[in-house]
Amino acid sequence: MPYSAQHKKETRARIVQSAHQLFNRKGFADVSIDEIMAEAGLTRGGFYNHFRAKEDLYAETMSAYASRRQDDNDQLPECGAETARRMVDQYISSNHLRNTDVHCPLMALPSDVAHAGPAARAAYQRVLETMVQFFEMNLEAENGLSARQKALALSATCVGAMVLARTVDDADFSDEICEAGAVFARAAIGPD
Amino acid sequence: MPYSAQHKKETRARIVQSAHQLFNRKGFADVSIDEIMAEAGLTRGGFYNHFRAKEDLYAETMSAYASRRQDDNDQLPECGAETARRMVDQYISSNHLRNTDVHCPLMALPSDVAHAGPAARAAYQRVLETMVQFFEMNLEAENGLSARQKALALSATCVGAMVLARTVDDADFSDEICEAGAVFARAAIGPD
DNA sequence: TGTACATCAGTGAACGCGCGTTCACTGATGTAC
DNA sequence: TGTACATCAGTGAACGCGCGTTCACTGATGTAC
Repeated sequence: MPYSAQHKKETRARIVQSAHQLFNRKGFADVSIDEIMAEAGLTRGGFYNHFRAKEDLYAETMSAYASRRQDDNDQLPECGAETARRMVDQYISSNHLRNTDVHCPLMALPSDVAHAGPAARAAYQRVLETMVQFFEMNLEAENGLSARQKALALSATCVGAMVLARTVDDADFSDEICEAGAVFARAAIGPD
Repeated sequence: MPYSAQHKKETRARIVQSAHQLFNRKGFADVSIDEIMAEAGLTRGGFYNHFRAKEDLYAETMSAYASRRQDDNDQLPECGAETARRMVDQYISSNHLRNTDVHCPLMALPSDVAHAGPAARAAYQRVLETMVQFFEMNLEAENGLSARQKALALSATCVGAMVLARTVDDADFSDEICEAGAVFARAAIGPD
């Protein structure tokens, strides 16, 4: 039994990580399997020892991200409004905006996912649900909006602000969008 | 001088419209020039009588949308909060969600645009600026948020809600996102 | 401990398809007379 | 009004490239003895 199962698992993880970064940077269609494998220190052919097709890898990157997010979430205690505000500040930030490699797929890949297969779509939904749950458990109902509704809308604001900021060329305009989105979302979360 | 200039202009417009619909439906990479031309009732080769390259057409569809939007906007009087709320209701709606052909490019194509050339990006920004201006002139500063900041954040909420609703498979979840986004945005606009 | 062997992760050449683009052409249309 | 002509929008075959996928192979590694 040559090469441990561990070895294969690690290689696979390296491919997934490389793919995640490249898809974020250039989108699904503009990344070749050659590139992904090269970034992982491997060559073309080996890809099919790990995945059945490019599309499968795509779903896998999304799904890996979803699981990581879910785990982070499970470890966090419910802390209320301050925690929700911290999330907003992290999500809508120049730091998140400029660090393409760790972009949340909700903002990085929406139009790709919209045209991808069911597995990728399901994983995307899982990421979103995790985000919504996070907000929901740290918020309270108010003004005819349930905690869940606020959580959904705040998720939309976070993702929308980042999608717009990323797509726009002008850096000042990007920053203005982030700033406005963050101030607005913090205000909507309200006091503790 | 065979064929009037008018004839050529109309054909060109038909290609742009066909492209707009197809890009919305399937994204930039998944639409072929054959498809676009067929949808416009033409054949492959003629494409290059009108555009230098596929990417140019992409920028053109975005730019055409931007101009249309700008014109609509210029004709509207400033009417205050009620007008802003009407905009929200139109933008974040199942109607807009399900009618792919008329999707606003801000929500339909963000990840494509992010990887496209400068012309497409500039046009995308123009569409966004038009939307922001529309909100801004119908809103007032409040709670430490300038009218412009509110306008930017509301645009983010609108686009974010639609991006998420569109990407998610589950129709109930989609509707829930739209509903929450709309209620939230209307509340943020405040009373007249 | 050392050696022969079996496994299978990884290699890289080759295949084949799809699609953007080119190009020689055709034929519909407006103009000149 | 009718006819010959010139233009150029539109046609469709062909080209060529890139990339996803396949496949015969190689060689690193763990196991058996």
